[in-house]
Amino acid sequence: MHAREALKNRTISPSVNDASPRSDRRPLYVQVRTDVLARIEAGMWKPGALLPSEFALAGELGVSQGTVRRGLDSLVQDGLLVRRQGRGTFVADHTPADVLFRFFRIHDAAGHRVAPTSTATRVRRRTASRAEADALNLAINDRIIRITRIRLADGRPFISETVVIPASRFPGLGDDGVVPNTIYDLFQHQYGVTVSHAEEQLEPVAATARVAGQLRIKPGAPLMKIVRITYDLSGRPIEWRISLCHLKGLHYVASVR
Amino acid sequence: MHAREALKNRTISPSVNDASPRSDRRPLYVQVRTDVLARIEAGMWKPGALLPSEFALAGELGVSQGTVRRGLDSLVQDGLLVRRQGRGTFVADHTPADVLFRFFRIHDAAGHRVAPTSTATRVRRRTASRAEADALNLAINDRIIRITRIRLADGRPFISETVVIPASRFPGLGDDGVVPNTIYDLFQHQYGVTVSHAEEQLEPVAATARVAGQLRIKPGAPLMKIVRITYDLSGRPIEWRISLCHLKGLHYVASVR
DNA sequence: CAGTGGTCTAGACCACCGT
DNA sequence: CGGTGGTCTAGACCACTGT
Repeated sequence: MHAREALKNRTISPSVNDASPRSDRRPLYVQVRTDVLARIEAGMWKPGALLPSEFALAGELGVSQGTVRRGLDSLVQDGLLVRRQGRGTFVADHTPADVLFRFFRIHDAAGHRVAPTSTATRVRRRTASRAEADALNLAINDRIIRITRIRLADGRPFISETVVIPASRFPGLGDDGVVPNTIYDLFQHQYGVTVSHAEEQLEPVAATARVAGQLRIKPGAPLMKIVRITYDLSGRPIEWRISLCHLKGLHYVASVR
Repeated sequence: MHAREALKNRTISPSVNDASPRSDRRPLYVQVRTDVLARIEAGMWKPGALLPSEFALAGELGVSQGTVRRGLDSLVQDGLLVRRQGRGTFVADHTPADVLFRFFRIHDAAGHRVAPTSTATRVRRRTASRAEADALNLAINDRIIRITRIRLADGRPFISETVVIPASRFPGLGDDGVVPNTIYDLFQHQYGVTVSHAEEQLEPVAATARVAGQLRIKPGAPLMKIVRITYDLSGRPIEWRISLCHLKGLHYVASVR
């Protein structure tokens, strides 16, 4: 009954369930997902925040608790929400280590994850090259921020990395010359940009003289070149990253499902 | 009501819902999943087969249609079942091309998938080496089948590959000297072994003289070494595969979610 | 048209959490 | 203890399929 009345007298959140003949043809649980996701992206519920209970959301959106539950399910599936029985549903707040290990797929011979550190970080502002504009879906003269750094495992340099991000999404980033080791965490908490997923292209290459010098190896040694494009929750590209990795005794781990 | 009676008078499939105090503490929908999965693995429903309707299964298992649905959902999610609205639920029957492209993650510069062919295939029977026994969870003197072959893209040799499988799971495989290009399809339809997922370790290496000769490249050229362990539906390892790939103009594609 | 999956509801009961 | 998520049911209606 509550839902029936709410369905007629709806004033808030008309996006989900307002008039009797529904204009939006998508299933209600999809609309619930979209609505909740929009609020998270808009910053209404920040990482770590407690959402209203399923019944409260159901009342507010004019649908049944089961339908709310189904919508939230898909966001839990995507790792955006976390349920804690007896306590409530929370916006996922991944630790820097969580995010690092999700995207850093290099392990040692024993199968343990490698935690890299960063050094020799440089930040420059440029206009996008053709390749950068293509990768990030920008116009060719849009401003980008280009970060280069050397990454270390156990103090040994093993990755030469270039990160390119659109300046418009991250105003002021690196202006003080400081960039943290885990930049996705900065994206999240400083700019409200949540990293959703990434696509990587891997290819073995021979070390050029320049990179060999950076990594203190012989020119021509085999390196793993990893080209990554990272996407936000809306599916827009937010980062283009090229890593040249000297994987002596290490390997990249992929899982095929 | 039907479910109530079935719940009391249960004779078939006591595994899901038989006595009033349930012995199995797992949720009913998990038990439905397990039960249906077991029947598929036992060959009761073969790839392409039509399952009973959700209501029929619900009656048979003594649970409600919604619970059956939830159990089947998880199998659909895993790609083991396919739903077709208005027609029914079917055991997934992946074409050889489906399976090939799921596990063969190499694309060309334009982003198109590469379809490899095979040549120079050799099949040998051996006892497992230490490394092979470890990878496949075998005892050290268990019999294995070792397949070596060269794989071609557009007629050009680009992968030198070694596949190791436990002889006990695949009796008679390759006895006639013939091994198809897509062996997972053979596993499925000849031996009823469904490939579930795989874990891969990637590393750039320099081509040895031997492999360089096979692939007609210079010794020392950078190759991608891919070590794969493949698992069946029960999570048991069924294949250990080492591929040495000359990815000139090609790349391995990985997706991080 | 009958039969199937797909959506949605209302309500029950359980398991878990913090006070 | 009250409030939360987790499971399960029974039944309604819709959308799609093949005959």
